[in-house]
Order: sequence, then C-alpha cells, then structure tokens
Amino acid sequence: MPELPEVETTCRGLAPAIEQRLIRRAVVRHRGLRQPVPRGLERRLAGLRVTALSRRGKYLLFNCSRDDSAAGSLIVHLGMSGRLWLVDAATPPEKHDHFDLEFDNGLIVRLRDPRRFGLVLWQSGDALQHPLLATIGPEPLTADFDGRVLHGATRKRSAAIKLVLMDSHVVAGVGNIYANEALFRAGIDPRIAAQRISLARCGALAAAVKQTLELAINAGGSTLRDYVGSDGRAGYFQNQFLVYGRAGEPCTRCGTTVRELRQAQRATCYCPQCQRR
DNA sequence: CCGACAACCTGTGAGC
DNA sequence: TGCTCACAGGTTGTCG
Repeated sequence: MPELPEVETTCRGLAPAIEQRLIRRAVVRHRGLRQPVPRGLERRLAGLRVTALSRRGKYLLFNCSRDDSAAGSLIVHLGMSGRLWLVDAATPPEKHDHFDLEFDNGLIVRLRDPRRFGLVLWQSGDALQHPLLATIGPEPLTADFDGRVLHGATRKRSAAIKLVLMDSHVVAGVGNIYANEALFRAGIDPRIAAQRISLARCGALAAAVKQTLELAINAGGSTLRDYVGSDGRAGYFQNQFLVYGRAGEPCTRCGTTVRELRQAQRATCYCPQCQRR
C-alpha cells in the first residue's frame, strides 16, 4: 500500500483529529511486526499528549510530551500492507488490527497490517536520532534534494539507477511505483548504471521525483487493492500511472508498447522509446 | 564501501 | 471447486 504520498496523506488525515490530544491508552494485540513492538510501550504512552504528527520518509512520527515537557516519539512504519485509520471506540478490532492508540476524544488510531512488515517503535527525545531514521537520505520534497545532491550520491554506484533511487539512504521514501513513474517522466532507462547519469539528467530526475510525488499527494495517494486513506476515502493517483502496471499497453506519450522486466525481484515498467540510456 | 540475495509475513489471482 | 505458484506498495541483515 504505502509509499511516501500515501504516508503523507495519512499524516494529513490524522493530524487534525489527534494533535494536542491526550492518549488515553494504547493496545498492542500482536507484537510480531518487522521488529517486536517494544515491551511496556502501552504503559509508556498512556497519559502522553501528541503535540505534533509528522512524516520523515515513510515513517510517521507522533511527537509526544508529558506536562509540557518533551517525552519522545512514537514511530510507525506501514511496511507493505499497513494502514492507519481513525475509528470510534465502539469499532471492534479485526484479524489484522495489531495496534490501537486511543485518545481522550474517543477516537482510536488503529493499525491494520496483514503482512506485518510494519513497525511500531519508541524513541526518547528526538525521533530523528532513532537508528532507522538517523541514516536515511534527504527528504525528496525539500530543497535538501536536488540534481546536485542526487549526482553526488550516485558517483560510485554502478547499480541500476532505479535500484539506487529506491535506496532510502540516497533519497527517503521513493518506492517501486514512484521510482518507475519518475524515471519515465525524466526519460531515463531504469537499467543504466547510476554513476553514468550526467548532472543535467540527475537534475531532470530529481525534478521528476518531486513532481510525481506532489501530483500523487494532491490526488490523495494511490489506491491499490483495498487501500483507502485515513478518512476512508480512496486516493486516485493510480488512475494517473504512466507506466506502472501498464506493461503491454501503449505509452501515453509515444504509443510504443510499455515493457516490463524485473530488477531485484521487483517489477520495472518502462517505455523503450521514451526512456533512453 | 558496494552489490546480490534471502528474509520477514499474509492475501490474492492466475493457471491447471 | 480447490490446489499450487508467483507476486504484491518495504526494508534490513548477511555474505562475498
């Protein structure tokens, strides 16, 4: 389900309902996520106030304080199949509902994650000091990421540009769908060695990453399978995919048949005419 | 440092 | 209808 636009959509959907609210209690029904949910997290969270909800890459950060002094952050990652939504206290949890955060207004932020590749973690103090967050690359939608940064980060990388673009240490939050889409928009063959791409083309690619992510956020994210946003509404960016999932169909730009191949066991879709070496 | 690959899980759809 | 297999939005750890 979730790449950066979906996480951003979730963040924007949840924030107004929970910011400045007190956590009444937290419930963990299944600790076996990608990493175990920390022991004692429920006791730690009870009575804290969520002062801000933010996003770093694909991580959601619930900044928490107690009596006006910063306590730390609840860190949530949705993995492949995770989703957070708001439910009222009367809504019974279902099979894959592993975690609840219940607030003093009666609303519950509920994590559903069938594949359990997600994460629920705690970091005292500054969330960005958590080992999983401290080493990730620049935020793609800020000035911290541009063609020069991308060019610099790829000079020693002989791997295919698509794989390098999906490396969260190069740039945060670019997953399979948006890597495919951005490479198409930049007119770059996904198989080229990253280090062979010129500064100018890195500029085009960085711009394409930003454009693709922004368009997707404005569309409310992408709805694949059963994903819907935190308000229960579906995003519709999947209707705007230019190459992803379109193998065998004509390229929207030139009409050439879109091709599919596999890179690191992931589907790559591209137009052999529009995307060049 | 880098790249290739397996691993963590469940659900779904295609093909037989 | 039911079985088996491949594949799905992510990321880390291990090994060479």
